[in-house]
Amino acid sequence: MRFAPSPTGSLHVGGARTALYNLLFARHEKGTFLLRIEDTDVERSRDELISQILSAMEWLGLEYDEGPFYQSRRYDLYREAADRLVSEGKAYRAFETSEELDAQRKAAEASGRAYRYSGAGREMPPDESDRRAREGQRHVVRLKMPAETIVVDDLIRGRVEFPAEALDDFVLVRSDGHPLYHFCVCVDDTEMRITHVLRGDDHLANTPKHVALFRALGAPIPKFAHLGMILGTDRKKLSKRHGAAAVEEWRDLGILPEALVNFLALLGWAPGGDREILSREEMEREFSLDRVGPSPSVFEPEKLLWMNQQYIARMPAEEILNRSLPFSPAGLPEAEVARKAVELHRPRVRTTVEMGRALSSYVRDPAEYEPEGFRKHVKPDTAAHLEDLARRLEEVSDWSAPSTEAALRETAEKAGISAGKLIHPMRLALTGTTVGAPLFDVVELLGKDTTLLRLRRFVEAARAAAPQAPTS
RNA sequence: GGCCCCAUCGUCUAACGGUUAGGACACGGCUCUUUCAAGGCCGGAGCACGGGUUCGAUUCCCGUUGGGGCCA
Repeated sequence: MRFAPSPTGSLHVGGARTALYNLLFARHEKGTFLLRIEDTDVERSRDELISQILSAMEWLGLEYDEGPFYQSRRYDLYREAADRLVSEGKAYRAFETSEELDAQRKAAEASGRAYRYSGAGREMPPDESDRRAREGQRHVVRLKMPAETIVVDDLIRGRVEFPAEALDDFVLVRSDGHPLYHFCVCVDDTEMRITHVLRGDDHLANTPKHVALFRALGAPIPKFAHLGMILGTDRKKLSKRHGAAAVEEWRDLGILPEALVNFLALLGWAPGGDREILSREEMEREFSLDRVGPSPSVFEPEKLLWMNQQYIARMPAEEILNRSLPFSPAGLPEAEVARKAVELHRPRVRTTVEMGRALSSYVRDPAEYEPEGFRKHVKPDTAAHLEDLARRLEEVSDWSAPSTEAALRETAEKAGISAGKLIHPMRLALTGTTVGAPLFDVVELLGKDTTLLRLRRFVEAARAAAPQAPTS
């Protein structure tokens, strides 16, 4: 098996799924999986994209047994193969200029026929062809397509037929000597002894070309399996326009590689039963093309987020901490607090970005108070009540969730107000928001000093916002 | 334009001629609760359409429609 991306963009989720399925199939069948970089398109290929693709694959845990191989370093191989096909009469040189071809195309259009290359070069006697080549006349090399229907037995779609009329003698080597995509693919697949080509649906229509090429090369024809495309929520082929289409974007959004892999595995493949969360080992053990569907599927970020949350829910605290560290701008609180904070926030975050932010809040005071919540929960007498509360909390010696809660409820009762009148503004004081983990758990983790500090800072802010409210 | 592929809840999917069409995400409700989640329970939601084949079609065949891809 092989995964063969072109470094003309970063690895996107469609490519990642293709790579994953290749890997799963290879592992299941005890085969070999290799990586080949198809960088023959010199205008569009970029080196930094190659390293991005490699690191994205590594991040996802898509390890390959061989490679990466680079097509740009294999030109000799393609040149030899092209020469051989020409000398065997399976391909031929074509000397038409692009002006001549344009004219032919226009004429075909004008007469309302579909354009096909005339195949004029086919009939040229070999010695004339050789002579003109020796004289340095510009020419391309074209494959002699057979005049028969080409049948592809796709492992996912079954039998697909391509009538000969739809295929003309396509170009293998450009007039500047540059070998073209389909040609390199087949030469490499042959040389690398690929037995199963598992790739996106967008290549199905290219497959008859490949079959013809394999035959011309005298090579065994691999088995083909074409996956349905991955679509955006607008049902168009997934691309940058759809927001996060690249693997690294999901990484930066705080998605775990395990979750993304799991999600992609299920985009087209259905293991038996109602299982949704599968380990790599289970996937490798159970993957089968029989259970891969032919239809395209829409990439639904909501479900990926849910799956990520499932992985966060199951992961050891220590591990979550490690994964969230890059997203915690203020660093981590001390170990014991950090571990407890993970447990506290685990059920209410969906990404490691959110976890990182939550962890940061134990280290860094809130930069601002959510304005709407401030308006809602800060009344003229709030500052005074919170000040009473701070004084009362000062006296708490065994700082814990229950003891601080008792202190708060006592303060509220004395003041003749409901506990909520203190709880809500206090959450705002400590976290800057009106929603989040249970208040007294936060209080306990924050510790006495930080709690009182943030509370008093908030009292000042509340006073500043309502200076006209005198309270006794 | 030519050729090719695809079609079950909004989305991912199960079903391999006979099922009250199952599960998951999302959505709604209830529960828990100081807030928000998570969890538990409940609910609404689908076989694109038209012809065949068959005792019987979501399932097989053909067409229509819709979507997608490749080539130019």
